[in-house]
Amino acid sequence: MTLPSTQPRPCTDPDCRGQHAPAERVALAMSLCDARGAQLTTLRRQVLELLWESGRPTGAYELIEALKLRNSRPVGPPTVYRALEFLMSQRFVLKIESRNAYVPCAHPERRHDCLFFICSNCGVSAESEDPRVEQLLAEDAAVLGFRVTRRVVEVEGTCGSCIAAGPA
Amino acid sequence: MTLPSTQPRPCTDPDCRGQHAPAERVALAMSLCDARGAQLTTLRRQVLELLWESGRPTGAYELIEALKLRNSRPVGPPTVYRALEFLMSQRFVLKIESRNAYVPCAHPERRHDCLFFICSNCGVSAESEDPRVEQLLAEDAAVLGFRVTRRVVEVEGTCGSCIAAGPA
DNA sequence: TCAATGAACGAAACGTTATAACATTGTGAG
DNA sequence: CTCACAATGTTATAACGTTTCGTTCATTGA
Repeated sequence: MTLPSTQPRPCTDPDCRGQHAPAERVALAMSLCDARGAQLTTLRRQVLELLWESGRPTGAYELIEALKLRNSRPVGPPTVYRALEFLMSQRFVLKIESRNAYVPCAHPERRHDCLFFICSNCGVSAESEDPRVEQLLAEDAAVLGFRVTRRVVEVEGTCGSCIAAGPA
Repeated sequence: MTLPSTQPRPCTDPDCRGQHAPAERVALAMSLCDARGAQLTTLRRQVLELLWESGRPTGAYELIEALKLRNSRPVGPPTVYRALEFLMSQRFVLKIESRNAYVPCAHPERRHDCLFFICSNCGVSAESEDPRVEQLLAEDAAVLGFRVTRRVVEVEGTCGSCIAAGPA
């Protein structure tokens, strides 16, 4: 599981949310692309950086705005959607379907199914995983004779910080 | 749990998908509205009927088209979205987030959390539920200090019929 | 009876999210 | 060099959803 020490060290702790700098995240993506023969181009890297810097699910058109600021030359929707498509195909980025927004994946080095806890109040999402949920969904699918290709599990509510902060 | 016998009898079998006629479904919604003091107006009823007749997740603009055919007088997007909002507030209809489409709920009389199995090939969705999944998600949320208001669980793949039909 | 009220609907315009279709650029292999 | 292919640029449009304001219509209470 451990990568050579010359490469950025991926976090193997499922609870490490937010403890790594964006640059470190991008470096990991870069090394994974090398290993996979995929190209993390400037644009794709910028989109991934922006997602890590954002800290919350970010829409495609927000990314377009951010890229305009960063690049002077504006990019169109298809360009950003293509970058997102690439990043999702490499599992560096996931889409929050209930928000039409995109988040970077904390553990691209490890194939897994994510679940998301999304705070309606502050907008932050927490990536998590639970193999037991996957197991149950697999069982339920088997009962139906259903072959699974993708899972969307999104839990909406109020995060701990917002509960603590707000009196409501 | 059982409603008076003068009212349409809801199906208590979680596996009863597709065994009841749209009219029967709508009648149940009507009686629930009576009991709740809510109004199932003509428009709202038509939207619910169309969703039951459709047999698969249906987009708002498809509903607009269908209503145009049925009514001669066309309805605008806000009208349909308002009807959908009402139907969702009464738990007669649920949204499939990964499709931006809407499905009627098979068991509006019983408060529950649904999960959906959606076939990428034929587009049909199957409503299901699994209290064990709910339990696990509740546990995971509790660990994070997260207060849950809503759950989205959508499993995409290939349904049994399509696996049997197609050689691929 | 007849305003006053409030819920539901109609209609025009607009905002947001995503893709189609086609042109251009850039880069490595032979 | 140039072919081939991957990536990006450009324009337009499709698909999904909301804002705003006006109208209808049933209820209700002086």
